[in-house]
Amino acid sequence: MIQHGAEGVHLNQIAEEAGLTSGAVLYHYPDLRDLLIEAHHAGMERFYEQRVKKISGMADPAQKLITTIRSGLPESPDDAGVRLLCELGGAAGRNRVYGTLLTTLYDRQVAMYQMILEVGAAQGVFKLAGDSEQIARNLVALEDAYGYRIIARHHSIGPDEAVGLILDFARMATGHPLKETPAPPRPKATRTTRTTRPRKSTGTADGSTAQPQDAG
Amino acid sequence: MIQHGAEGVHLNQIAEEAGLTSGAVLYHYPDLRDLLIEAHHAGMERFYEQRVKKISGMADPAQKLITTIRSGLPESPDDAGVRLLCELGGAAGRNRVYGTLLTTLYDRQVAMYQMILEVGAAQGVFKLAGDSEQIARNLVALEDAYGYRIIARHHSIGPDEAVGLILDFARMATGHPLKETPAPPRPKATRTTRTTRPRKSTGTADGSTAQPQDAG
DNA sequence: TAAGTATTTGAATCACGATTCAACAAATAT
DNA sequence: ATATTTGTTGAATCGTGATTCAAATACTTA
Repeated sequence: MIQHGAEGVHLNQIAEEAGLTSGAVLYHYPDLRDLLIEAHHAGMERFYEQRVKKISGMADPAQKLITTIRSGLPESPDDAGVRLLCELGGAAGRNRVYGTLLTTLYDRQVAMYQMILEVGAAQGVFKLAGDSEQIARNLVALEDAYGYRIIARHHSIGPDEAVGLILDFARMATGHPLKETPAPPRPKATRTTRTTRPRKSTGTADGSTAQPQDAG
Repeated sequence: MIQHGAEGVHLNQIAEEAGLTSGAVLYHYPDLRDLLIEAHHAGMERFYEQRVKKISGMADPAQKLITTIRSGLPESPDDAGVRLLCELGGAAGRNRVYGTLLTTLYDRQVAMYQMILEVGAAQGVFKLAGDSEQIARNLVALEDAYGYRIIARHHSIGPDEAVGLILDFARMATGHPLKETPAPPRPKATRTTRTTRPRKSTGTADGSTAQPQDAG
């Protein structure tokens, strides 16, 4: 799906990816759509669980907030998880199931932020400039949107810039300075959790990505 | 594209939509992708121009801001223009041209907001709580994200709720009360520009929409 | 080990959509 | 009015990918 879009998935490719033949895939999923929905469901679950886990040990609400913001953004334009979510976004308008899936994820993320905000406010760390739900919704919205920008390879908005922009809002909303990089010791401006990252971005002449048969 | 996704477009449907046969379409666009790119380009241009035009006559920056926020959101989950933009969002990760197109639109919208903010600040109407570019970027980001939520038919976020949420942020950022519905008189909650709308939503067993072969 | 069940394969079939193209029609130039 | 170009059609062709299924293989249980 990442390679060819929600409507461009080909059974044979799925089979190959799974190390099987098309027949075997069909044996388990006579209707391909069920497979895709399950896959999406699982992917979203994983995405959400990862975020929760990342802040599970933390005590400081500010640190939690910062970490959560970062964990909602793609690590690079090639981040598979977020790529998939973006794909889903477009399809959600056409497909009710995808729409519901995405809506549910959104709501859960809002709840997650809301919890952080409320706890922070209760502890006196945050001075919320409005309803916690309103702030939480806007935080998730910002994450989403900058995810799209990063995936689309905006020249001046990468993961770090996006974090910065969202933090600008978060500061207004919580009245907390929210200093970045609180705990993990990092000598220079080196990024932490990041995979290989291609240095030259294998683009083709017509501007499409490496994968053949794109724009269609 | 709205019906079948960026990768699901079929030549014959395009032809039919245009009142032609496939051959005639191919005569003008031997490569379908060129047609799609041009179409997207034109659509985005139209979208942007409409927004600019809507505020062209206005004097009050606050009113401009409110109007612009509303004009960036879909009027309903069926809003064709925004549906298309959402579609593009997913494809942008795969296709550089779409990515660039979308990035350009984003930047132009940011500039548009920035202008409104700066003028408002210069006139003493707004007290900006930060860099105008930062605020503008977040405003566009929020628009984008709520556009997706509306398209995905979030049960509690419609156009009005989205405007409300974005305005909450805008108030923090401008220090202006930004009272809603300043000029246009609207009697009830009736939406304006809407096409036929199917009454029963011919959904299939799996929950996908009328169009066959959805989930890809 | 044997019988039974679950899974996988590979080849055959089927359906659909893109592509090609000769003939036709419309518009424009001479 | 005729010639030329521009645009359109409809049918024929071609290729791809989904679907089917009998046979082969792997796994389970008694």
